[in-house]
Amino acid sequence: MVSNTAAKRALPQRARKDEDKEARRRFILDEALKLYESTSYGDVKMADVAERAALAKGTVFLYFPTKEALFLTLLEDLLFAWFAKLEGLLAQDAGEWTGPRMARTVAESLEGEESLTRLLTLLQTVLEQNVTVEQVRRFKERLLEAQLRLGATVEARLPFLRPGEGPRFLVHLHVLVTGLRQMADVAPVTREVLALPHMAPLKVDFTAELTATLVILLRGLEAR
Amino acid sequence: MVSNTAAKRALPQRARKDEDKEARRRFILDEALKLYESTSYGDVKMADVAERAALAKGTVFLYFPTKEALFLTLLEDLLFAWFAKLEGLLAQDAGEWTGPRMARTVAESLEGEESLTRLLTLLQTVLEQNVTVEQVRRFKERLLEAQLRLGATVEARLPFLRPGEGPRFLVHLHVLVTGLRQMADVAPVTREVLALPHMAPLKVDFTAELTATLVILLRGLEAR
Amino acid sequence: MVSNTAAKRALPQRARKDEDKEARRRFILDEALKLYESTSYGDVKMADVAERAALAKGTVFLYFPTKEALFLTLLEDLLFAWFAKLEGLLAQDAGEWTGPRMARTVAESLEGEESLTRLLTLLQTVLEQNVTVEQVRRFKERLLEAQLRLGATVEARLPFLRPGEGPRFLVHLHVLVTGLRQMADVAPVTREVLALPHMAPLKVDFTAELTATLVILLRGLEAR
Amino acid sequence: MVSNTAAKRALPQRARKDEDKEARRRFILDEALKLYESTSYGDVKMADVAERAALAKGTVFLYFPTKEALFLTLLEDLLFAWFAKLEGLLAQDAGEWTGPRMARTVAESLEGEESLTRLLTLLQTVLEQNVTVEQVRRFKERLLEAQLRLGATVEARLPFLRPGEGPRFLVHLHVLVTGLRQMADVAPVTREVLALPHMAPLKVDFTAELTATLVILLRGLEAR
DNA sequence: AATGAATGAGGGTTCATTCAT
DNA sequence: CATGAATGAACCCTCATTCAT
Repeated sequence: MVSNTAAKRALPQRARKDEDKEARRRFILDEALKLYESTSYGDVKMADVAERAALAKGTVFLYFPTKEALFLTLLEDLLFAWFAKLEGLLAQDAGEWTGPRMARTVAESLEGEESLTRLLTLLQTVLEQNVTVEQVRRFKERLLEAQLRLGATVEARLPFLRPGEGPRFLVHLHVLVTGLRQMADVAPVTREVLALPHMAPLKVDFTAELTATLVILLRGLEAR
Repeated sequence: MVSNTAAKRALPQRARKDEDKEARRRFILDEALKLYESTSYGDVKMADVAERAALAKGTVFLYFPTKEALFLTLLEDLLFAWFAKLEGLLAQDAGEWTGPRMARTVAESLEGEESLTRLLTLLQTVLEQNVTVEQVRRFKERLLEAQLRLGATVEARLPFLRPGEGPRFLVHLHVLVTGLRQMADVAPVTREVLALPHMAPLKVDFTAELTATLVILLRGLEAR
Repeated sequence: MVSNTAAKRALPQRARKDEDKEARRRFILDEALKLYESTSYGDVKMADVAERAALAKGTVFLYFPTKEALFLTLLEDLLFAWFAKLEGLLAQDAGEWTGPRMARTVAESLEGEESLTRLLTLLQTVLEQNVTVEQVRRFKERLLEAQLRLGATVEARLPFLRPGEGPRFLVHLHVLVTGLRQMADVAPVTREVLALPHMAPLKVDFTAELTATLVILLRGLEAR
Repeated sequence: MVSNTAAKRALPQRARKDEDKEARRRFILDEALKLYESTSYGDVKMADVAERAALAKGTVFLYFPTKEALFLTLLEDLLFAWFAKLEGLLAQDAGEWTGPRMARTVAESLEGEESLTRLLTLLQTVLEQNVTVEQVRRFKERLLEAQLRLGATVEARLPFLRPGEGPRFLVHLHVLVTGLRQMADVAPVTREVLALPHMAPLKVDFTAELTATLVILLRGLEAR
């Protein structure tokens, strides 16, 4: 989660201390998230974010050099928060797990994370476009590390996985999430068309489909 | 393939016969495709398409009511052409196939189809946005039918598939293609970052990864 | 009225005889009028007129060189038809009239002539813009003549009018009609505003206001 | 008058104080007016206004949300300035006036106010189209109030007017101005036609005709 | 650090009219 | 005469970002 009680405390008009600056930064992210939840990336205007954060337009740019940078940071926050959450779920039971249980755990951990998965969809297409190498590098660096750590945990829970297949599984997961989220979020016109009874086979339910696919995938890894 | 020798024959200044109109239509699509191949959707301007097709700006709109309609049609053409191609590949050997062979065949049939896979990525996000219900409906109708037919062929080749798993497999394929294409096409900044040696695990090769994942997926289906 | 039973008879596909051409011409005008009645000048497209007349777009331009020419002709037809109607009304009773009676007769003769009065509003602003000198000349020539004739009749009915004041009265009438029609046809937003109770003084009822003003005007002429 | 010496003072690059913003606003209006004086509404592009005001295109939209809003404001300024001017003229001699004197005073006060009268012509047709209810409401509110106040003054000067006929007279004036301005501003082609000697009766001189009509109108009110 | 005024590039689409067929 | 495909000019407004204050 991005939100943070510190951010809710009244901030001084000018954030002089690093601590205040960090709080303001997080507050901006929170407001951006709220906006994003109810619309699309394109519909969230930087001016709206500023207004909701009770700041001037220019001030937002003191904290985030570009709109993409802001949302990449937001994605980062949400993503690593989710990593931690999943880590927690996997830590609860250090015993041996089955593929289906892992599939379910992972898929369900993504329920309610619509903002995260929607942002993931924009990652290479939009968010990494207008951003500094430094930010991308830091992001990828953290991603790599998380992938290794979390991958290791997954491997520990699923003994049939060979070394390196834990991280690999997470890549597959990323692919599936990106693809499924896009298929699940259809345009209004499309929704109308898919409402026709015989169109049912083209409808996609994000969590159900993700679970099912992960189950098969893990079974495929176990089978070998 | 969209391109078509008929389109290359000199067209009369005014396409009055249906045949000529169809040729011009395809010609416009061809030119749009060429433009799209070397840039992005956003960078292709309708004015450019018109210019390349040696037509006035307004003329393009005589054939396609909106930019999205044009590109959705293009995607449609490429997609169903690829369906036919795959159908052909699967027809060559009516015997029994293995999962890995199917995976390879499918993944390789998508090599060189970068425009198709990139457009697939825009399907719900962009192309189905500014388009009539009718066009979407016709598209989905055709898609449904192709999915069933091609799915049946896949089922026929892979005896371990249960009824309905052929079409299902194609949905998974769609998801994977969408997800992988997006991960494989990285922004310039990102390319730079991923060029660092230790970043290798984050790099994704479209065909290789697609093949590998399909292999696992099919093994998972067979294992049951 | 523009409409004409001859126009309703089925026309041959090609109008070769002058008679047929004239019928087709009137038919086009009729259809344009129907369209104009339910929308605004800007919203009537030449393509719509052609379609309603079951003709090709280009064909309409064989009969009217420009959109303005078409509507100027339409206005002409409606205007001179109304002149005739008014002439008729004034002819019914060749005795002496009062100002108020004249005012009422004139104003009421314009009820239901909304298309005419609305077009009158466009006369110099729009219709006389993209039209040949010849058409304008013919129009003004006819107008002049009608003004003199009808003006004479008015003078005959209202003995208190001095020579030349009949035509003059018609000019005033033209001015009032143009001004009032514009004030009476308010934009949707304005309608909303004028719906407020205290805004009543700003609301204008075309016929009522026209009658009242003409009464005063004629009294002013009589008073002298 | 819109122009204002304050606007001529050099403005800081950024108008931060309300006073400066108001000055810039007026400056934009002034430049729009100059443009409008030498062409037509349709020929004045927002881009031109910006250029003449030495501002970026977008900046103009910071001050006026739409082109219509800008010109409605311009009309408002001109109109209420004229109201004040007329009020002044009527105040100079608090004695008793005659109808003809009032007619002349009013008509002459409109000489040189061509922009005002031309804009008045566009009021309901164009200006009130793409504008918020709020702006229209404020405009009508002011109009109502001015009509009442100025109407009262008129009534005071012309004792033969009954209560309420002052404001009423102003409505008539509005109607006449709108109608006459339109008849007086003829298209080039029309001017050519009306130049023919025998066409003289169709020519309209704005001020002369307005005076004459007002004289008659007032005489009509007095006569009763 | 904060503000918010200023910037300015960017682009699909309509439709009266023309003209090849 | 009729057709209808082709033309192409014309244009307001948004909004991320900058920078004077």
